Amino acid sequence: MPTAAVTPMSPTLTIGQLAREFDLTTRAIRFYEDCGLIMPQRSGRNRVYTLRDRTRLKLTLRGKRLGLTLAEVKELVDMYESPRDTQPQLKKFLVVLASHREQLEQQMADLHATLDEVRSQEKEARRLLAQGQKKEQL
Amino acid sequence: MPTAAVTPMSPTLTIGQLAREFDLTTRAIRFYEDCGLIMPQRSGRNRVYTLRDRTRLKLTLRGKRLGLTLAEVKELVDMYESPRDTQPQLKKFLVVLASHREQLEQQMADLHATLDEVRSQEKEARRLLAQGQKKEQL
DNA sequence: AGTACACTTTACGTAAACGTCAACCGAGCC
DNA sequence: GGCTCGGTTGACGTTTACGTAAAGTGTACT
Repeated sequence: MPTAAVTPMSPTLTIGQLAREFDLTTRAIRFYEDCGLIMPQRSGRNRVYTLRDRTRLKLTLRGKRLGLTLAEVKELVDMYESPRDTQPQLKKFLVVLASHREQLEQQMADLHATLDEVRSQEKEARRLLAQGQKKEQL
Repeated sequence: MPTAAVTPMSPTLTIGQLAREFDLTTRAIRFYEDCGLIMPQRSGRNRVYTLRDRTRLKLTLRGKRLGLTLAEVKELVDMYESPRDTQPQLKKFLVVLASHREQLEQQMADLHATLDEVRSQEKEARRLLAQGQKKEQL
């Protein structure tokens, strides 16, 4: 184990700890770093992750589950952390947010449609199953 | 143009029509066929798509928007059209449906979380924008 | 000193989902 | 006959998101 900073002060994490927590390989985490999604500090050669890094990783995984590419995730996460202290920046921010929300709402519609279908199929299957088991009893 | 069956009876489609309708390339549609997602009939060498094929294509695209791989989509679509006339088949069907639903519900949670965040960011940005514009008037 | 981990970099490999030619065929039009 | 338009089959190229060694470093145990 590398020199774990014994100070429990600001909780920092190793790459292995992160990997176990999120059920990833260390390779994946390093790859996210290559993509600019996380930029951990170093203790010598070793990576040191803060809670903020952990949050970005969590956001990354959530984005992935929603079908975003890593590049898209980066764009979003970066934007959330970008400066918004001038009027043009704010306006652009709002534009990007709106288009992002549009996509999410489309996805929400897809999701509802799919879930409805799955549920109705489950209902029908359960009905058939029960009916079949009644017959078996005869 | 290939010999368009003049019978408007059962509406059939060419690959180009499908491509325009869904804003895909014909290459993509043929690729979906390679993956076993659509299996159009032929008129000579030419592909002929029915409304059922069109439905499968629509389902495919919906699955893609939800972040599924084509293999996963195929598994699902095939299952929906598979025979379910025996008890074991019904039971397996229910198991697969349940796990599918679980994944969808996870995604629904992700989606809600993301949408909430987007909306609150929009609200905040609009607030800042309005505030800034007030200042400008002075 | 030896061994066992955990971490490091470099680099080649791979599966998925097409894009992008190339070369060809058949139908309709002038 | 020649041209264009849509369709056909290869076959190789590309991007994304890692997997998988290979070879080395540093710390800790025995």
